[in-house]
Amino acid sequence: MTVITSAHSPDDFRQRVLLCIAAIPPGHVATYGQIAMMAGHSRAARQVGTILRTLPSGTPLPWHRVVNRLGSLSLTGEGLLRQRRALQAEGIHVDANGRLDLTRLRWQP
DNA sequence: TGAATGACAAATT
DNA sequence: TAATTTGCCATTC
Repeated sequence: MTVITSAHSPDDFRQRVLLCIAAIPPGHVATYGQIAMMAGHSRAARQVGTILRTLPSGTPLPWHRVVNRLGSLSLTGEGLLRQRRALQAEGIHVDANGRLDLTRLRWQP
């Protein structure tokens, strides 16, 4: 029988990240590092971005509510435009530099 | 299997 | 605040 149940496998971390992002309330944002810390790896902020990048199109996950620690969008090209549009649709103002007011919008559970 | 890549963060300058 | 350097680790080649 293949039980395994490695509580710290990369795949498990991925699931935790997805759950944390799904829990971000509309109108608020969280940082990559914040998600990583909630998922159990305070230094895996980069992997959060990697995981989001590998998401299938049409995912119900509010991935646009995840920004970097400066409160700016780390995406480039079309992804940046889509995220900015999705945030504005929730009432979050994003300036021309792709930045928003983290002190006001940061999700604090 | 090993090396390169990257939707980050912290410390330093 | 911005630019550089270093550490981190899942994903890709």
